[in-house]
Amino acid sequence: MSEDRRRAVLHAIVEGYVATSEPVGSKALAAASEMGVSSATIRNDMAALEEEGLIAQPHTSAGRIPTDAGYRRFVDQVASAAMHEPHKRAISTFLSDAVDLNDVVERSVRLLSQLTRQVAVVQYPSPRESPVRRVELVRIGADRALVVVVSADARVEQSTVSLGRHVTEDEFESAARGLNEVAVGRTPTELAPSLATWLSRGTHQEWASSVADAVLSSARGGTVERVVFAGTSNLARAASDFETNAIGPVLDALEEQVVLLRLLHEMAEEGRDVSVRIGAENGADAFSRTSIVAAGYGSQGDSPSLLGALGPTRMDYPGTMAAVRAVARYLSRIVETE
Amino acid sequence: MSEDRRRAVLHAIVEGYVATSEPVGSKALAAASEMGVSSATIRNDMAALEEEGLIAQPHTSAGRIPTDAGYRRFVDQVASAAMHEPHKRAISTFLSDAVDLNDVVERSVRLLSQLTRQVAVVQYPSPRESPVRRVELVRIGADRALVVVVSADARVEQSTVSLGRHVTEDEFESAARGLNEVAVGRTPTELAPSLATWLSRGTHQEWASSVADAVLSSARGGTVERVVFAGTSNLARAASDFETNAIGPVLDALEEQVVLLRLLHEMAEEGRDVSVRIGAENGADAFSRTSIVAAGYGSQGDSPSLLGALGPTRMDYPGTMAAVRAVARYLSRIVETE
DNA sequence: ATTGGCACTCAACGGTGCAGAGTGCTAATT
DNA sequence: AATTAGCACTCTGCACCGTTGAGTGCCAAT
Repeated sequence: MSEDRRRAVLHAIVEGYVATSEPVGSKALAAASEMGVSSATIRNDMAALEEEGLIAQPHTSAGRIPTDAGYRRFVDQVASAAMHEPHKRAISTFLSDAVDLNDVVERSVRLLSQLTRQVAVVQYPSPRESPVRRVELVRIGADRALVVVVSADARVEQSTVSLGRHVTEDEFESAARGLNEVAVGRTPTELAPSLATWLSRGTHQEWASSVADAVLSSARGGTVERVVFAGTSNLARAASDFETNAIGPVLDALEEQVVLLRLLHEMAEEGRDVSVRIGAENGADAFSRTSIVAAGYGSQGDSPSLLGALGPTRMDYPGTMAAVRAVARYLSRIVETE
Repeated sequence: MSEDRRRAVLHAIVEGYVATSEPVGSKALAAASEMGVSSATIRNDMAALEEEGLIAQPHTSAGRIPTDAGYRRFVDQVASAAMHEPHKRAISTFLSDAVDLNDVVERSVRLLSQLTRQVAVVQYPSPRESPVRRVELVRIGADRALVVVVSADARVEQSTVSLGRHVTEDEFESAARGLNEVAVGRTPTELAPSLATWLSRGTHQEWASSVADAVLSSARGGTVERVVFAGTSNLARAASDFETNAIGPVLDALEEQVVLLRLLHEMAEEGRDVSVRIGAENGADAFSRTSIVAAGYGSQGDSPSLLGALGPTRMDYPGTMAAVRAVARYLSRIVETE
């Protein structure tokens, strides 16, 4: 039965369809590919593959195109390609020129979108457990305050709190001094009990406790999880793949971020080197015709941040996987030595 | 000759085409609109308008559509519509719930994209001349430092500088103390000379001068000008207006930001309440089929920040102008009282 | 200045008829 | 048992074609 040839046929169909975006037929496949069998044999194999649900034909008397399941099988069987050497060098130099965490993320997402010719997404690195370097309190308006926390790993987080009642200048100043004494040099986990004791002793009002909360959550890295993306125009380029202009919902979902974040979290839990979600696999309606290739970066410990590429299911999986892996690897290196 | 009727015909053509996205013909126009003249008369007027270059026909024996110049004439002659009362209330409540400058901008851009059903862009408010509240220096790595400047108007700016050579802990600490003494309480314009004298006296090395530069530019509000945008899916919805999928370049230009920023600057200089750029008027190739409706907000003095809506030239100008003006007005109020 | 009338143009639409690619099936071959 | 050649069949895509109808420009009449 030649299980091997069937696999080769599937791969050829995927590659052909990705390259030309047209259904591939048995005759063309027999001629082009070097597997020394006739088109009739290939037809038989195709019938079997269709039976398995791996390929389908858009209409009778057309060639076959891969189904989501077909892409999945293909991805599971193919190792991600190697990066070209010049590409590797480009990544390394391009990223190491960054001056700033924001800059690193920005550059990464652009780079990835260019390498993959897809929409690239990069999640901001999850902050590490890093001691507080300084706490700054600034009044704004009559009853609000700005809380700025600088961490030793060069992170600056800010938030505003409402004081609730009028606070005198003296109270405010003394709270700022006290907070610095208590917080500086402590990591977020050490910080919680220290703040509690600071609140309990002394004559602090309820406003002090909301300020303390703000300090703690800022030290932890803020509550907001963000992703940035680039290369949305690549979606437009591939718009012909989405039949009736389904690109609108995709753009919406990207802007919303919430669906995307959920997906990235799910993929992070798979814990593989590079994980791939194909079409309907990722559950969200908006992304039901797109695939996502993602990899974790940063602390290879508990909770890595993610980055990835998103495009039509008809994408160059090996190439995209290689690019995603490469960028993730370089980004890890930078984030960790920072 | 009835100049008035010609104007009415132009307006009817613009409104009809915007509503239906189909060329409007003389007969339909004579029937629908209440101007009590026959189609032949309208045909004569149309011929005159075409002579003036205000309308055109996609092909012989089709109705007329407005040219860029036609839209321009229309916009110049029509006052922007009034906002619906419920809309006004929605704007006010939606924006006043914001907790943070970032939040305000974020909310504004979403709101504007929903109101206009176009792509909305909001430029970050240009910082006001506000005294420095605190300067923070943090070392990162062996020879780099993070500079954080907190201004009295609740702005936090950060940047990193490379020190160039190894700096001892003592030198670093003393520089930090010195900088705070010199900078705190001074506005950016006062700051420049103070920093200069600080550098000249004492035994400061060349690294101190790059740190001082960083402090100054941070106090001025950072060098980066940013715009955020939302509602890109509205572009996709209107994709039928762009003949051969010209939405890709538009998305690219939005991400690049630089072209958009240049346009916004130019529009700011016109200094009108609400300014409109139509199609080819805005020079950039990518935007040659789109119009931009923009208004300034914030300090009505020297350099206002801008916000606006971007969409196909075939857009509802009065409605868009009304929405842009309304959001700009509310946003001004919030930014100024902050 | 306006209008009715008329000839003309041209996109859009539906029908019709190939050409070609691709398939499934069966019978022959190895 | 697997492979292949051959054949009938089914579609889509394309070109061609006449018809329809909306819309125009122009001219003479009001």
